[in-house]
Amino acid sequence: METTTPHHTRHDSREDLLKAARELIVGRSYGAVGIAEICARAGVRKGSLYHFFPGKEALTLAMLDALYADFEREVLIPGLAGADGLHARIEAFVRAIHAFEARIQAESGQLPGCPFGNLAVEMGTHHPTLRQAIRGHLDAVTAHFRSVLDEAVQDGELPPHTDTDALAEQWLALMEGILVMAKADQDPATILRLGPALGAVLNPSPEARHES
Amino acid sequence: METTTPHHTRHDSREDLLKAARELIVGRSYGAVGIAEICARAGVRKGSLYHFFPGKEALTLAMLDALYADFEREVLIPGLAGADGLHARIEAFVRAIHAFEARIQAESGQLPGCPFGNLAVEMGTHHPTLRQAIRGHLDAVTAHFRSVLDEAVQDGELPPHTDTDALAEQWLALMEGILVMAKADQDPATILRLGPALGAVLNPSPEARHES
DNA sequence: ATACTAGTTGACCGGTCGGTAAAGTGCAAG
DNA sequence: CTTGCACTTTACCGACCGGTCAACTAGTAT
Repeated sequence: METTTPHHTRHDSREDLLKAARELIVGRSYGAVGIAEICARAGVRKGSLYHFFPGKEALTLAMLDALYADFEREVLIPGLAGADGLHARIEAFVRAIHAFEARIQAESGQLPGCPFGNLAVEMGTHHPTLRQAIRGHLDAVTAHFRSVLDEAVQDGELPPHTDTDALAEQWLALMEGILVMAKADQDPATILRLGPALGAVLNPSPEARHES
Repeated sequence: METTTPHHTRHDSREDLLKAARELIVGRSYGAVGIAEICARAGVRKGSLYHFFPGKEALTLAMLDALYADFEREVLIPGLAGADGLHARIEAFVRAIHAFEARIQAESGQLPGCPFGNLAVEMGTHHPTLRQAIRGHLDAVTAHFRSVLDEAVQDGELPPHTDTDALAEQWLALMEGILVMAKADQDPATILRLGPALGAVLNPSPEARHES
């Protein structure tokens, strides 16, 4: 054995920091949370944070990676793979998102919206590194949407020449917007009320012919 | 004459502060802009700011009011009243939003997204006063959307029993989401690419009959 | 035993945060 | 001329920001 588990069963400050950063930043925002507060919640001194991470940005980046991994495993995959039929899958996915938001609101008192969208909005204009990392996570979500849509095309639920790329992107945009509205309302019911619009964007447009 | 223009033609620090706050906060975020920077851009000393406004939050609130008034006058009304026909109006509105975002990006180097949605996302969970003010502005936008949809119902472009309230809300959510994505991309082309989805949500759903 | 190293600790840094207080300025009404 | 008021100016406040540092602790390998 080359490295027999760094020390033994470690108390793992690194993970505690990631967890604290997730809870605080997702529940509030990047700018509204200081590293002192993160350290306090993690039960770790500030110097230790800088042993594991070069700074606040890097900690946030790592937090987002872990958050996406959890989100994919706990919400995206089970929410989308659940039912048969495209519209049933949409319904299940909306309910999964609703449950996710409602649970966090119950735990922390705050409806967070989409953590990735939130950070993209807050940091998008003046923090390119974070912006591009978030862009990558959003692309990963889009890819999941597209594969669901591709399956629907193969099953004949959607026309053969459907632009699933475009539809997946529209789904993501709509989902982000729904979560912005839910956050502005601080009410998870908004997600259920607007969720069905995800199905509407799939409908064939009768303006195939347009005389201009 | 009771009050012959407070002093004479005033240099108007108040308006300079509102303008500076708008440019900076819209271009970055609430948390990333300090009052010192706002004062510097406005060419006003900090004490004067606190003569006109009780604090940063009140300044931001007043800035948002003025911003909404301008947005309604310059984008919302001309963008929605322009053309005949619902789909033409959608197209015109999307182009108006695109022009708005592209102009700000050209001026400041930053694509801001929706200033109201941005603030709702950033402050929604921990700043109820701002959140509710923003919620009011978003409702005002929804009302404009709904009146356009109501006209379309009257003109027979939409079925008589269309739930224009729900559709207007879906439009706003989608528009917010489109602007989140455009901000994540920092690319106004995203607005044009996703804009047509606004028309898609209007399409009649062929699942009017569902056997379950 | 010794040397090495991953991890921890607490004191400390300059800078900036939002906000305050008091003195001063200049116009206008009495 | 004087008082009052709207507004400006400057100096200042304590708190907090993200980040640094050197000393320390404790397991590990030799």
